[in-house]
Amino acid sequence: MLSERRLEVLRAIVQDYVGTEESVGSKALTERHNLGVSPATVRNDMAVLEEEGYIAQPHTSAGRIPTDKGYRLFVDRLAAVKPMSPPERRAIQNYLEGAVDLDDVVARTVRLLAQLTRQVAVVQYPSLTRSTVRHVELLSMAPARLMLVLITDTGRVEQRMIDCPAPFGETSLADLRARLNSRIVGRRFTDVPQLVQDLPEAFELEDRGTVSTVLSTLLETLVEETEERLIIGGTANLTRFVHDFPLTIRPVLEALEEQVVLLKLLGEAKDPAMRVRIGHENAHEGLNSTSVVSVGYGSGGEAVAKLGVVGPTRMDYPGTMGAVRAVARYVGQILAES
Amino acid sequence: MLSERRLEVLRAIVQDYVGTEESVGSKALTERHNLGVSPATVRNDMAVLEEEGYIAQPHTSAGRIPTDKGYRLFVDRLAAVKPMSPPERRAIQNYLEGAVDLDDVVARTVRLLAQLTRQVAVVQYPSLTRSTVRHVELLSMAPARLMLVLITDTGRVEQRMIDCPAPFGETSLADLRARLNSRIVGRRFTDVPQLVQDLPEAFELEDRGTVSTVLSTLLETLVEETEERLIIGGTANLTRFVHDFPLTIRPVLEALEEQVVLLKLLGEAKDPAMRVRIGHENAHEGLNSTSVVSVGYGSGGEAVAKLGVVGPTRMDYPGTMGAVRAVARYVGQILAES
DNA sequence: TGCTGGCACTCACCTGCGCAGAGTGCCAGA
DNA sequence: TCTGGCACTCTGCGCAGGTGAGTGCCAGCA
Repeated sequence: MLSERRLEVLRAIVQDYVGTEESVGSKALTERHNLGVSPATVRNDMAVLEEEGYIAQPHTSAGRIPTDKGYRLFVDRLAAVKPMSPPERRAIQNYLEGAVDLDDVVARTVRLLAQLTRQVAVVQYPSLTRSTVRHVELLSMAPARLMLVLITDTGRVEQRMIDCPAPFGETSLADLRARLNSRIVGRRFTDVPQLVQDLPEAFELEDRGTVSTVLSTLLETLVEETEERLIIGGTANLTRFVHDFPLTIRPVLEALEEQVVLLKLLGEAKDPAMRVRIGHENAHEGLNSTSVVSVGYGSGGEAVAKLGVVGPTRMDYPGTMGAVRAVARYVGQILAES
Repeated sequence: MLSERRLEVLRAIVQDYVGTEESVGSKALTERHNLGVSPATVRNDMAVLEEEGYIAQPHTSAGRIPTDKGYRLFVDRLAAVKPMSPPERRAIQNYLEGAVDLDDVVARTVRLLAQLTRQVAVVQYPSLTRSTVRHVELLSMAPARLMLVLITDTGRVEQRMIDCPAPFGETSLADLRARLNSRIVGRRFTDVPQLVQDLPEAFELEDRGTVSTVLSTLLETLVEETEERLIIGGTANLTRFVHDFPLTIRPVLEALEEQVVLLKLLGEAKDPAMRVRIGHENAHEGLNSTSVVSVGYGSGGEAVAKLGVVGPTRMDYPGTMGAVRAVARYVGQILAES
């Protein structure tokens, strides 16, 4: 068990290293922080912290830098999320309220997050699985060709072309449209399958093939679209670390282009809690020297998607966490209003 | 006027520099290329080429590297677009044909282009202005709230919420929907304004306000959406040059995040010709050490949008131009089929 | 007139050296 | 348990000298 002072030393090391980007020695530490002890004592504490794996030295006769384990302890026990100042909150809110549609909300969010944290921002589009249906529209494009348009409560629109097994009359189409909407509007996507299960039976025999095709396309859309889209921004911020890690930037850029990797990175969408993954805690190898701060956001009480930032392990955790949390909160509000 | 041999020397310099990434001297040139003259002669030619501004030396006692002007001459007069090999063509076609919808086509195109050229790829979504209307749908979301859905012949879907000045009955809605579609389906977006101009007059006085609102929203959508969307990919390829230009990568990444800059970069969408902008020919400052190869693509005979790549001025122009041209051609085919 | 070989010159780059400075570990003493 | 002192270890930097690639210029030859 580490003594209170040693934890204090670790906190000081993290803060100084994050601020100066240089390894920090015992003397500099006592000068900048009021630890109440001499450099020699700090040196002893440092030796213990190194023994325990919280800090390391790049080479002999250099200062110490925190390890992933050190950052972990810092985040878990030593740091408080730094709340945004009232002017900052207002600025965030104003900026997001200027959005005209869902695409714009997401685009603004990612830009805002990148700017606030000066890191790479990732925002996931609101998930369809947790959304409800606002409207389903069926359009006749040709005698045996329909277009299905699905509109969600978060303003998202998905469309699919459907080739019908047989021509489908305008009255049947209106009937199907009305029945579909009356059954599933306002319902959750996850509930849709059982709600439409017996729908074909309500139609004439000749139309049942088409109705079934439409329904299976609809269900397919729901499933496929759980493969979420996301937007990233602020990649230029990566270059701020290029002199430290000239060779790590490439795998990071590569990882950021892989949607699948990013989705895993943000974590399970159903979990609304803020989460910090540090260095090797990230499964993806290219991101071993980065940390990811992610949190769920949603229009109601629960999370519909996640957003977060990717930055170097040596990041300002309290500030980043504060910014991420604040942005998530306001995006949630905006979505709830619209 | 430069003699034939001097042009040959310039071509050799460009080729060697692009291949080796190192400044090229007179001796190495005569060894690698069959110029039929001695290094001394080449030196004289180089002196002339430098005088004329086609090449430069980074410092005395170093080899020569091409200037922007040198690349320009190379592209205009010395290089032939290198066609893709039949297996490559087939691979491109197969890959693009696997796409399931427009988003997927664009996503695959950008990935393909980045991979083929090993540079940053940019693909613009098919433009709405040159598209035609496939269908317009109006949905009643609430007594005085409508949703407008616009579907294009390229499969693109845009939606807008409309708050009406007065409640709008279901029969009026059906009427408006039918009239709108009969007038503008199959017509070009640019023709829409005059086609719907007199539409409010066909409605009862109490509905005219809503009809006007719907129409102005529709026209707004057409205008706003000429502000095109685009997708980029392959940014990780930028790091291949990071050792040459550690400090130029940042402005490039910043520029790539600005849609407006990118759109200007690709050039006028109506121009289908392949275009190469070299170094300082790019208006944007951050891209002064990059070249952009862009070309229009389209489903019919004319271009609906552009695509291209961004890379270092020191790029393989013939190969890059060949890849860009081939991809544009096949994307056009795919769009025409769907 | 144009090409060639020779020659002196100029830098960038690498290497080895010494020195300062920061930081450490250890130890004896309070 | 903390502190001051001391010897030690590295990194980084500036400096000097040598190497090599590449150049410009010039005289000679076809």
